[in-house]
Amino acid sequence: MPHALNDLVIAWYEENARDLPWRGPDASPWAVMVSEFMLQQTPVNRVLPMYAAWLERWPTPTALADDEPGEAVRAWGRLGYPRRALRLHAAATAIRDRHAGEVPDVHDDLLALPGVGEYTAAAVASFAFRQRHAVLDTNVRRVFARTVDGSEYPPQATTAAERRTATNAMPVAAETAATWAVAVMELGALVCTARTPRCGDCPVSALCAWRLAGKPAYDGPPRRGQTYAGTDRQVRGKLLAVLREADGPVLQASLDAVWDEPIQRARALDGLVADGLVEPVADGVYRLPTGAPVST
DNA sequence: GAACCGTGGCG
DNA sequence: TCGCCAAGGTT
Repeated sequence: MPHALNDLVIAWYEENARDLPWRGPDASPWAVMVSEFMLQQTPVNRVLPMYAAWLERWPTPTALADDEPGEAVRAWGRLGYPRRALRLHAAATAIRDRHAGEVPDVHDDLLALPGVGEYTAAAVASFAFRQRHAVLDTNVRRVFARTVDGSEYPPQATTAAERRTATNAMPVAAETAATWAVAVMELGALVCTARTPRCGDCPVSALCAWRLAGKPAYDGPPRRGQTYAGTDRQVRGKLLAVLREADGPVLQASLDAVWDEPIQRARALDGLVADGLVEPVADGVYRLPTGAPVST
């Protein structure tokens, strides 16, 4: 969006921002990082209770790192993509061992942590440490696609052109840039939404390229569908749910009960073991990972 | 770069 | 109803 509109977006944010627990000066960098992991591909409303429980139980990276990775997987509950729990535990371990237990404030150090990619590194650096970074999540990318490019949706993968657009529009002062970043994201989440944008409530609609072009429909390649029923992902989810809800090790029979087809069931279980989400204890006995070397 | 990785709510 | 979508990352 044009630079001149940054003030409008920030003013809109001050007036309309949701009161989320990971925002504001009382949220530690660790709290911000936990929220960012949980929010990857997961709606805010489902994250809120898990976020509170996690921070109460593990208020610091070291607290989490000193616990078993399986406990992180268990406490992840039904947030989805449980590898995120494992990676958050691994990130906490790296922070404990390499950064003296403090979430690093250097972008490249953040990027080096497990489960932290381009978006999350920029988000933590910006939100927690008030630095100047282009924070390109799906909301921000959609806002720029519409206001600047005149397209309904951004490309599938983040492009250099998008990074250029965001960087060019970004306020120069770090503190302002940090507020602007979360403001644009919030605008995308609340007003410039994917399905039914509320252009009547948008502070920049007057100069939005997409609206001015008559809101042309998306005409790019089919957007990635996510079939689920009958896939390995569904089986993995069912298997892991059994492990999560059990107090200790689980017998093969309990796992076999969740899916009829034995080949796919075995493949899914093997995948979970390969991913480190499940640990074989003995023949036909499994449990959530302890973090200790597997005895053979 | 495409495919894969969970789960649930909403239009 | 059911396809689309949600603050992505890794291989």
